[in-house]
Amino acid sequence: MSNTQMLKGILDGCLLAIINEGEVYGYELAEKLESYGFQQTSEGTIYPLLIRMQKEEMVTTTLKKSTAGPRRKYYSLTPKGKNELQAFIERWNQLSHSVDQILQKRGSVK
Amino acid sequence: MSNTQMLKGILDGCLLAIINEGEVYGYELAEKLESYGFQQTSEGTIYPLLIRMQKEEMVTTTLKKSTAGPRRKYYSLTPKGKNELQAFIERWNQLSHSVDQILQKRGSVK
DNA sequence: CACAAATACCTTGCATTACAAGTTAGTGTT
DNA sequence: AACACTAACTTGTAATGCAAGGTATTTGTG
Repeated sequence: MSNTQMLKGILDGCLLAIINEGEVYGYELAEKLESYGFQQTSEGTIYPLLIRMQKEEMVTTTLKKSTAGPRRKYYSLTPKGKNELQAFIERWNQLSHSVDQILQKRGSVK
Repeated sequence: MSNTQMLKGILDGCLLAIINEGEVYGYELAEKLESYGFQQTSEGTIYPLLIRMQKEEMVTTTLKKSTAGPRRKYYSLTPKGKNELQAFIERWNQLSHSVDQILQKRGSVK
């Protein structure tokens, strides 16, 4: 029951949400996630996820030169990605409501 | 990005929380979860999880006769289980806060 | 009694996915 | 050249939810 397991199926939705705010590149996403309070979100997690989402046509990419380092691959949401984001938000709201309801009963475990 | 993935690492904490309310048996847990809004929580998910939690000394069990059907295996939290529940609650609060923060920016996807 | 139906528990095998650890590559600094 | 930083990617592993199937016990119906 580690922390990492709790991210399953949640991280992709969060990536979609961040990309929806505006073009970002993978490396930047890792930093943004951390700023949002996600602990150890490694690149080994994010890059495969982005590649998968591209295959599923949730996102498109464009390469742009970087001021320092190799070219950055910027991601944008496709219409399909926006639908998926909307669906994720609904699923998340439902799940978090259910969990909160279960936990709420006792604020502390005593 | 199915619904089932989102339960990973969350379901066990929810089971601990429900057991903490009072003795329950496995079959009953499946029904309670459903009443809390969890969709398809099958026994194939719950029983292995309970067995694992028993091995990890989070819960203890006692067998009692049923009015109809085979004996029920009732579960109770151990002190270790209560600690784990508390830890789960903290992790959940942190995670759900982070996700809400990311999603909050735009109530709709536009 | 034979049979069905409901209750209750358990097992097997599979698919998904987060992540550590390592690799490749470009740019700038010492 | 050597190093540091940025940036993307790959490989292999571990955790775990779940469908599908199986077993056992009790009650009710014909």
